[in-house]
Formats: sequence, C-alpha cells, structure tokens
Amino acid sequence: MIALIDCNNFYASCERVFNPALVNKLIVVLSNNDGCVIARSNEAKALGIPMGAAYFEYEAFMKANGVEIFSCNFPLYGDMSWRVMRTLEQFSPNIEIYSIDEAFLQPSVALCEGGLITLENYGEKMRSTVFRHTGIPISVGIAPTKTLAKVANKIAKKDKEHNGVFVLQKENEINKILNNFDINDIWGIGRRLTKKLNAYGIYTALQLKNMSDPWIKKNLSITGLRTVWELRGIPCLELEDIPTTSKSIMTSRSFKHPLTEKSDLQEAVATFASISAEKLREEKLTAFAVNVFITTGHFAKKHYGASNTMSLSMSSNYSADIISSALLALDKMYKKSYGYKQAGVMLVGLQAEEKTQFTLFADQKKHEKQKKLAHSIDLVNDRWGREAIFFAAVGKNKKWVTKPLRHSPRYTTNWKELPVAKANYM
DNA sequence: TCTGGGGTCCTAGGACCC
DNA sequence: TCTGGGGTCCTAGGACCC
Repeated sequence: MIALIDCNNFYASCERVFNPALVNKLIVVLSNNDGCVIARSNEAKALGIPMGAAYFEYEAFMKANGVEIFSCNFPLYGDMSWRVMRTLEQFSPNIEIYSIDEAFLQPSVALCEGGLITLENYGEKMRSTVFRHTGIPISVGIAPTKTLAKVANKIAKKDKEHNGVFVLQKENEINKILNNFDINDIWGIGRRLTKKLNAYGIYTALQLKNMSDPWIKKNLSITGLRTVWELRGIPCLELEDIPTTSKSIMTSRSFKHPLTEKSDLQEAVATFASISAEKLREEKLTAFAVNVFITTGHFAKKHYGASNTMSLSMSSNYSADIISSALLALDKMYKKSYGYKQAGVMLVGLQAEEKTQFTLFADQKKHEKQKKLAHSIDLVNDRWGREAIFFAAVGKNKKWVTKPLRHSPRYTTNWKELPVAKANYM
C-alpha cells in the first residue's frame, strides 16, 4: 500500500497560518509579477475564480467580492513545506517528497500490517500531527499503487464525510470509484489525452482500465500503459525515496513590460545564468552546456522566439563560465526591434562535481582558485542575501524586475519581517 | 497596459556507422 | 548499373506533472 499526502490549497493555507484573520476568507495567491492566479482557497474556488486566471481580468471581480490577494512568497512556502515533510518523516522512513506540497509514503509496516492500527487511523494520525505541528491541513489517500493513491486523495479532499482520509483497497470498491472518476482527473492523463480518449468514447477511469493493452500502448504509449496497469492495482511506479540528482536546472522569468534594449536582456540573462550556477553548486553538480531562450510571447503582434545551446569547453559550475557562455548564446539570437517578454537559462549535461574531467590544457590551479572563490561568494550571499556579491555582468539596473504588490512577511525565514518580534522591540 | 516557473519522460526522425 | 538491413546516438517536439 502507498499513501499520498497532499497539503490543502497549500499557498493559501500558508498565508492563513500566520494570519488567523484569514480563516474562512477568500484568498488568492498571484504568480511572479502578479500576472495570474496560482493558488486559491476553497472559498475562492467556490466563487468561480479559475486556476491561472489573469489578474487584470479578474481584479475588479475579486475586489468586489472581498478576496484577499497575495503576491507569491516562496521563501515562506518553501520553509513551511520543509516543516510538513519533517513531520511526515516521523511516520515512515520510506518517503518520497514529490513536490512542494505533496509526498508519497509507504505506511509503516510494523504498525499497519501488524494490525496494530488501521490504515484509516494511521492517516488520521498523520493529519492531526501535521496540523498540530505546522497549522497546515492535509488530505491523505491510501491505495495499492501511486496512481490509485492519487485517486483516493482526490476523494478524501472532495467528499467531506471522509474527514480528509480515504483508503481504497477492495477491487469492487475501486471499480465503483473509478466508474465515477473522470479520465481527466487521472494522474498522467492531461488535456490532450482526455480529448483523444473522449473521441473514442472513453470518459471514465473504469472504461480506460478495461481497454486492451495493445490498444493502450498504441494510442497512449508506454507511459499510458503504466498508468492503466496502476489503475488495475499493479504497481509500475516505484516509491523514489532516494532523491535523484537533477538532469537540468532552469531559471527563467517573464517581464512585466517587454524588453527592447539589448543591454537589459543581457543583464537579465546574466542574472539567470548566475542563479542557475548557484543552484548547480548547491547540488554539487557541474554542467556541460548552457541553453538560453528568449521569446516575445504568444501575445505579441510581432512574434519571435529562439533558443541556443553553447557547450562549455570543460564542464563547470563557475558563475563566470556559465555567464559568458549564456551571453554568447544570446548574441547569436538577439534581434533588434522586438519586445521580449520572457527569457531563461537552462543548464544541461549535469554531472557530479567530483567527477569533473580536466581537458588536456585545463589549468588545475586556476580551477581550484575559482572553486574557492565561488564557495566564498556563496557563503557571503547566504549570510547577507542573494547578490550581496555578484558578477558585473549581472548588473544593477534591473529594469526588468518589478516589485510585487502585496507580499506577506517571510514569517519563518526572516526575523526582521516577524510582526511579533518587531512589536517587542519597539 | 497586464497572461508563472520549474521539471520529467517518451517518440519520431535524421545522421551516421558497418 | 543495381541500391540491404540493422544498429546507435542525438535532437526536437509533444505530452505530462506540480
């Protein structure tokens, strides 16, 4: 059996933990640049604000309905996530942190299979403990496979009578649930495949479960076949409780106002390259190549987009190497008289730092010096904030950075923003 | 005026090899 | 002149996830 734990309306719940006046209020959290809605409380969902709604289209409607609006506060959400996951780890050593607000976990064999506690009670215990430790409400779905645990979780969240925990185990019960389960809600079946399957008259998870293997393989590829087997209770997706190393690292942003000056774009790309290099060092990896993309976005009248990959002469995680390659890649693509809405830097060909192969003419002494320098820079920036020290190419103008409108304080990661602490010292 | 940011996996097709 | 068959590697694009 496998459990899926999912935090309810995670970002909205995080905002509520530190501001109890928000309980039962309508809350939405906006994306970077306050562009669109990325999280909603149940009340805001009920009002009919869709996920991804453009803020400018819904602003008046939300204000008229008293919706509390927040710019996203990822330092807070990341830290709250960390607390939730640490609490869950107390319940089982076999846990896979799947996303910022989700984890798969193998229920403790000693407790559950020994019959000391039912799976329902086990789930309830997780729920009450996480809430007590963090203030975050969660839902728990337990079933024989990951895909069915996802189904169970959805039921736990939707049907209030289950009190946030739902166990799906018996074949006839599984079929009953799947018969009323929309294929679009199955983990792994997205918009496109739903449309395709609908065209064949397949609408429910049970219908899909009963299709033949060759048909599934032909129409949905091997990935789809795995999903279907999982619906049949045959595990095809392992619990990945040993974290795998990243295969790519990306930093990208949309700009509130389109950038036309090359120098602004260069600053942005250098900044993204620098942040990516930092992430690379944090994970103790190096990259073989740097990919840069720029685009005017679909909404532009005059559309242009390009991407370019530069190989590094030697795999590296040194900011200057990454930045200079990124700028070179940008040079090859940049075209005048376009307004660029988005850019990004992706590092690929990642490899463990200690496996670095020196090329024939590589200067190992210089390499060691750079490594020490990078380490010192990281330490300073860790202590004094990102970009306390930075490479000149990253720049200071930052015309492309926009201040978020309504940020909540970083309650858990920054003393200065803690309202209680402030009150005490005043 | 204003539309997120990060990832993964799979497949088809081209280039190249013997 | 005729023009096989099997394999690998790489990349772009499509699909999905949160």
